[in-house]
Amino acid sequence: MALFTGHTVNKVDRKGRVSVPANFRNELAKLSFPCVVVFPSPEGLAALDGAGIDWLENLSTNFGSANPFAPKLPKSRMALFGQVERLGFDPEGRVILTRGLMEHANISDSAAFIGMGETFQIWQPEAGAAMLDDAISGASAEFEGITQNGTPEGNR
Amino acid sequence: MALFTGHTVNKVDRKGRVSVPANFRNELAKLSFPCVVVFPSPEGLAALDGAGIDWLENLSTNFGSANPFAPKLPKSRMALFGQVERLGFDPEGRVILTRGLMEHANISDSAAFIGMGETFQIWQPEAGAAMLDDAISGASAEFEGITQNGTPEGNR
DNA sequence: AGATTTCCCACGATATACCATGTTGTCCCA
DNA sequence: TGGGACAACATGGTATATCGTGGGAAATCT
Repeated sequence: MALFTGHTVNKVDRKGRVSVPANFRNELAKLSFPCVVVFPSPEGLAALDGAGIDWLENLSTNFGSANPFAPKLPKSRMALFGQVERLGFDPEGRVILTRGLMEHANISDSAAFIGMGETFQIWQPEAGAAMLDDAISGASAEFEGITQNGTPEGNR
Repeated sequence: MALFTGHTVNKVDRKGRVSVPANFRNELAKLSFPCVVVFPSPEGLAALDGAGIDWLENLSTNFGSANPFAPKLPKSRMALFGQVERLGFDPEGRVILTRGLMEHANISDSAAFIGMGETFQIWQPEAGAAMLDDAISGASAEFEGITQNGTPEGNR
């Protein structure tokens, strides 16, 4: 499974080209086809969600399209798949963000890639940094009452 | 499962390279991929938390499916994975701490590795020693009425 | 043809690999 | 049981490959 971690800011040139961070690219290279799946954040954020092709295929099967008369979440299906862009790499490991994607995230001359585990997000750098800060301060509240293993205990 | 124990201080050179203590490295070598997972302490301490790749993968699956319409704990997800760095070893068993990580823990020319069981922490040496002292004196209180012991110390 | 996209090359910055060395701990053997 | 040979570890410097970036040429579409 691909795991995206870390936080990187790369430039977007006049042609809309962005270098996908090397560690992300290495993860994507493991998959069945080398490309990036990008789409506007379904959470309504001014950000883009990204993942590998396997993630999209997996998601597609989970939508359960087997029975056409009992489609699951038809609107969600359209909303998601209708906006998904599959971007191929150029020989240098860059992708070209479409105009629509860039506008959605207010990206002009640089973009921040933020790892989210199985997926990642692409932000206008300042907005992304602000969101990350907010996430860090808000994470502990979200965690309350959950505590799975893996989180080191250090007391007071 | 990897078990990290003991307390070691190693130097950080001008490039940010640090030797991971040999006993930690041996633990990490058992895992599915040889690397160190490092991120700022989620508890707000001026320290870094470290673990092996298996720990991260396990955590990722615990976050549940990455359904973009019903994300579980989106903030925690971002706070964690956005700050996690996966550091690879050089042939001598060192890793390179990123500038951000070093700043978070006030590390400049040396770093203390402290075993925490399934994970470990990386501290600026004096701060780490102080924290360890505090932990030792506070641990007995923490243990009261809970369990019997069973952790021998052996290192160096 | 004009416009757009893809590929190819160039270059600085940086990370990674390659050596070289002092030091420490471990093991073996007399 | 002391000492010595040897292996493992920590650490520093240098060379090489990779990454991010920009510009321009070739291929493609309409």
